[in-house]
Amino acid sequence: MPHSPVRDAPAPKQRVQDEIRRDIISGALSAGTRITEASLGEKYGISRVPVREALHALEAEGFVESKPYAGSTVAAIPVDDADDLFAVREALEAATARRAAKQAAAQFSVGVPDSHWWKTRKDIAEILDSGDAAIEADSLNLLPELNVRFHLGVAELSASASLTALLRQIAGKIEWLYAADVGSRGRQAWNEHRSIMAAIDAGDVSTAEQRMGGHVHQSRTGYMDRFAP
Amino acid sequence: MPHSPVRDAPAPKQRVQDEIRRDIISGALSAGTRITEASLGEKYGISRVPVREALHALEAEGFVESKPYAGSTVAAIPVDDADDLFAVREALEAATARRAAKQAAAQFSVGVPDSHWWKTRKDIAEILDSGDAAIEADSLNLLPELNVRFHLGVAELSASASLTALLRQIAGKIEWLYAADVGSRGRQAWNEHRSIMAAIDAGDVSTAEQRMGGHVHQSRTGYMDRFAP
DNA sequence: TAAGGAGCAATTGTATGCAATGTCACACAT
DNA sequence: ATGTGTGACATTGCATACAATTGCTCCTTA
Repeated sequence: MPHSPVRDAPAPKQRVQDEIRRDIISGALSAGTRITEASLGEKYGISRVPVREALHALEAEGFVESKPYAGSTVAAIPVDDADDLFAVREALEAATARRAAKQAAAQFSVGVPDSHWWKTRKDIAEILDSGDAAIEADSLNLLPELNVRFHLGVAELSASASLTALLRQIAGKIEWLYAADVGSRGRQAWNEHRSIMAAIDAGDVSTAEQRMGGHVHQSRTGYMDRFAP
Repeated sequence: MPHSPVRDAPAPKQRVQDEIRRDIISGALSAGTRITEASLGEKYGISRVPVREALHALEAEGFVESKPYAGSTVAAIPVDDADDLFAVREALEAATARRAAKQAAAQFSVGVPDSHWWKTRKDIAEILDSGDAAIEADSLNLLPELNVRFHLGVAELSASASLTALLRQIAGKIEWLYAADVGSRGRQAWNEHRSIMAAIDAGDVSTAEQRMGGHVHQSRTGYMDRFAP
């Protein structure tokens, strides 16, 4: 494998996909805005093909809508779906936490360790430390992204591609809903993460499930109280 | 709009996408099988581009896995995720049924009727009739597809693009899991559909939610008893 | 004036050619 | 015998060129 000196530059398709999604979440691209492949291609200095693929991927993620031969537009923020999305997320993350705890127990019982599992577990540890540091420095604006990465990390520990893909989809929407906000419940919510990981590490299936479910439920009521009283 | 004589032939991309997905669900393409764009393009008599887009879409749906520059393979059947997928589906469909009932109530209270809503409601009526006819004729093999169409129809009635997209994703996996099976619980499950629609039509939010949740829960226990005793 | 249809411009869908990258076999040193 | 480096090959990623479809403008007409 050729070792890149500093860092692998992401592929053009991935780059524009992330960029467009960022612009949509941040509000730089408002709902209903028409998007053409050619204009974006020129903007980023690449051809229409990668832009096209990025737009289709974003359509699958629910950020843009497109009709054949008619073009793409920025989708509407799913604000009306907030409560239902949280309800689904509650069931979903309870499942990922339960499975993650089961996987953790398996790591210590079987002989051969799963390197991917340990790598992911280590990433989560770093994420938790980064979050604590951010809180210490009053940089609460870093928490939303770290929060998403934590929850996706737990999904990764669950070793279920299906559940991880579902959480990716929902997490994108939730992040979109929180766009204007800067986590007022940030501190308390973050502290619950270590308690969840403790249950997972201990292989305590039902406790992990309960704590994660309660954690998401708190987020849900917090959001609904603030934005839909 | 130019009116096509008999029926609009689907676009090549959509055609191969449906074809490949069908082959994967049916088992004609088994897990781990390597898929190359060129071979499929030649097989269907089209270029690599539509095949490529179809494969990426199927990757988003969870049926294929691909790594950059390395190609695509058929994903593994998510049999280990069955119970968790059903759990998420339970929460998800309870939400769609609740919202569908709310939308139904709105149709009668406000002045202007939503034509899309009524069209979807009519489609569901036809689906239910088709299912009854299939049962009458002992053609139980038609039920799985009609079942998916019914549940997606209810999601459509919910008027939530987010929830509909999530259900599409989960329904695909569930259909995959049921692949070898030919609905032994088919008859009884089908009869519950009219009861669910009655609650939705009446605008009875909580009853619709409960009946749909119970319906999915029955499917879940039925599946787990049969395949994972 | 309003309704309807033909023509046109803009945009997406598809085909082909080239560049970039991962994979695998094989030689070779330890 | 086993691990390691190297090179050719197969396959995907991107660029460019062409075909197909949509939505709109504007003209016609009752």
